[in-house]
Amino acid sequence: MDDGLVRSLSMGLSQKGVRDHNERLLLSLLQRHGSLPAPDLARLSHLSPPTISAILRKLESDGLLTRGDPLRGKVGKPSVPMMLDKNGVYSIGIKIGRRSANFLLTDFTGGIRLHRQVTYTHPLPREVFGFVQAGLAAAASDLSHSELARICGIGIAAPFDLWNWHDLTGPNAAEFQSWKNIDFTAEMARFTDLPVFVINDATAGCQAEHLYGRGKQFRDYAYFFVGAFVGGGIVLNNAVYEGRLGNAGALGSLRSVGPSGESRQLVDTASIHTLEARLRQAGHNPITLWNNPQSWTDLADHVTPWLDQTAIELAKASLSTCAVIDFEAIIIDGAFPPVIREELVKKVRRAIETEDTRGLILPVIESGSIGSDARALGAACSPVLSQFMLNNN
Amino acid sequence: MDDGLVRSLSMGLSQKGVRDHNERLLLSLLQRHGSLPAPDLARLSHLSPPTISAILRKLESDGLLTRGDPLRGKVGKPSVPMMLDKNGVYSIGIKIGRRSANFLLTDFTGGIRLHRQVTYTHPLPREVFGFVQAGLAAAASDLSHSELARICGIGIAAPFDLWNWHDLTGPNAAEFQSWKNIDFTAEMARFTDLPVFVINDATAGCQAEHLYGRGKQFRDYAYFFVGAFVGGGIVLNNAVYEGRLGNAGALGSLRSVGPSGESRQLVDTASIHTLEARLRQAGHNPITLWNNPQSWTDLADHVTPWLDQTAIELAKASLSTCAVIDFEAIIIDGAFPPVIREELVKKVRRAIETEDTRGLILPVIESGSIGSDARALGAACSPVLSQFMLNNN
DNA sequence: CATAAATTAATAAAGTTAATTAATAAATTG
DNA sequence: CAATTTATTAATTAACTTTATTAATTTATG
Repeated sequence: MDDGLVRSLSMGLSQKGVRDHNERLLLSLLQRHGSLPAPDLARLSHLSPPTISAILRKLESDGLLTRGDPLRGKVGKPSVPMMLDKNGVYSIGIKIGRRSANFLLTDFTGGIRLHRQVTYTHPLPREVFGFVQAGLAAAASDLSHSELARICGIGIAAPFDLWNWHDLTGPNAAEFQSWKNIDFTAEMARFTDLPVFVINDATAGCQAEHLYGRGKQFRDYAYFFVGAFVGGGIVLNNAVYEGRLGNAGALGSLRSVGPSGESRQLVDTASIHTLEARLRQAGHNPITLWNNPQSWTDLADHVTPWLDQTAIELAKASLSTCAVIDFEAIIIDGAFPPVIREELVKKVRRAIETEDTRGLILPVIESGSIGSDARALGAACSPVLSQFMLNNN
Repeated sequence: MDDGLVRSLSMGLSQKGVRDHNERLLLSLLQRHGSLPAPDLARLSHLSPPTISAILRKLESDGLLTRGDPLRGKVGKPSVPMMLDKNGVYSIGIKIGRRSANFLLTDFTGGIRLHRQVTYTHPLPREVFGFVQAGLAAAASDLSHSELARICGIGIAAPFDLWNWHDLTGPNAAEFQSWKNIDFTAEMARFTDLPVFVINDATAGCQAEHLYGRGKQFRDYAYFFVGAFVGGGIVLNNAVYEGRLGNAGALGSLRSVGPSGESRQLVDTASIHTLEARLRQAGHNPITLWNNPQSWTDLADHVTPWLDQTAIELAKASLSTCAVIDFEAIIIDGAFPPVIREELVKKVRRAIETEDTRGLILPVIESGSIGSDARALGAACSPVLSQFMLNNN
């Protein structure tokens, strides 16, 4: 591809830019549709068959595409479906969370080739970067030399204020606070030359859902990820919108109302940490939530009321987002078992019917399909998107 | 320009599309900066001087641009600033509101060439379209034949649910309700061949502020227009974002909390109609608000508490929007005198400091600069944008 | 004060890229 | 075998870039 300069619409176009655009367009269409023959690509892109033919040949020779088996049964010459070459591009996705960090090596179709995880009570910079470095070493020994060269970058998903919202005291408190002054990109540059992309964790989850999950179905939607702290992402015009400073979809900061009418934020009323608090109060150890999916059903007595509250808050929050953007859908995912997710979605659907919806176009409420891995997987998308795909924003 | 097909990024590009894009880019840059010499255009667009030269000559011969006086005083050959030709394109903007309708004929630089208004207690389709038709006749007699041919379309700004929120009873109630089934575009086609664009009224206001007011300064912002009912608009990437169904920025539907803790919407707590209610209760005739700007200061006893309440609600609403999109700014305008607007903005700035802003990047609060005319003026922008400008969404 | 030098702007000519259209070949089905 | 669809090649066209030239100034110098 090219130097990536001609990406914004507020720039002049020339031939080189045109070809780059069209290559990205075809790759994006194939990413989205999975597999398409040339004539379909021509129709979808409004480009002529010879142009498609030429671009496909080029991308194939670059190792980005493979041709499938000719499709017979229809009249005429059989068409050859083209698809992304799984091994055409690799990417690394890292999630740094409040309870665990993940390291992913993904292929061009979003398949996970390597997965490493570490859990902790709180993340400390030295440990986390050590974990990352070990992951890179593992990836290096896992791939051949030529495969290694196809790693296109590293995406890092993290909350924007990792150092906030943590009642940490004691010897590690100071080191924990040092996150505040850490520049991820600079830190990574100390042991890798790969380009590094930093993205909000929930926005990364949204990106994964958008490329590999239910998100494809919708043009515009808001995505809630219920983790230790709830967060969100935004999709506009079939593309994740990160915002000017990457803080779009900070849905955890949506206003909420506390039990006695005081002003709160969604993060206080619809996060897993509030369930943790409920459990601690009842004498249970909340860590089982993160280690044992079964525990969610075992603890139904505590989980159900938490789900009820969370659903009401998410319903209100969903409508708030729809007043800003007329979203077609709301997608809800989280760091909980799929059964819990489905239950939550059902409760949100019910809760939304009791709200005042004058002047709004109601969104459909859908569940996400990826779960906890979404954030690291989405992080791995950033380098791929920036180098090979069209990003409509 | 061309058929307008190649507008979306999700379409293939070819040469014709490139030239169209670059022409629109230069027109947009000139719209935004007012007047620029060719070398500046080359720098901003990253196109080469010869390309700029060729495009400028073409646009000038089309009557869309004029060259200003050569700029001397610097070393070297003096540069010739280029600017939009005021008389290159005309457009018609119509606002249909709950208290009045406006008809505007604008030139290419947003100047108002003709302005007609009608006021009413409630809009009825027959009367409104009669008013529009009379406006078109007036425009036709005001312009020469060649000028007439330069009218590029009609924009209509209206609330999306004109028929809602109106406690109308009596003989006209049925006719008023008929708005619900009226298709503006079809209705207009009965007496004009010009292309018709329908846009939400507050979003239109936002568009006007964006092109001709303070909006230029910001990349992303939310715009509140406090009219009989409060509404809003959204700007992303330097372009008004109308949304999939044109209902983005439905800020009047943001959740608000009533005096006794019950759930309300912003439209109930921060609109001029709530001030009207206050005045009626105090025995005043609220119609003076719409006819006499002076009345706002005369009625300060009622206006001030309303401003206080409205400011608190707008502050909360502003933060809600910033949780969805990390807006750089909030712009506030309305159908009130400039003094009132400035006072409101100050109060909002103060109110925002008392809110919980964890996880948010605080926007600056600015006042709009156009006032009541914003909606009709913004409506007139739609045809112009669609035919001559770049629209980054 | 006149002239030369330097700078900036605008345009022209030539060359390059990547699209389109038209023509042709290839592979199937019915 | 005829019709149809797919894929490719060849020729043409559009629109850009680069390089070079001319024009209009301001600044410096004798």
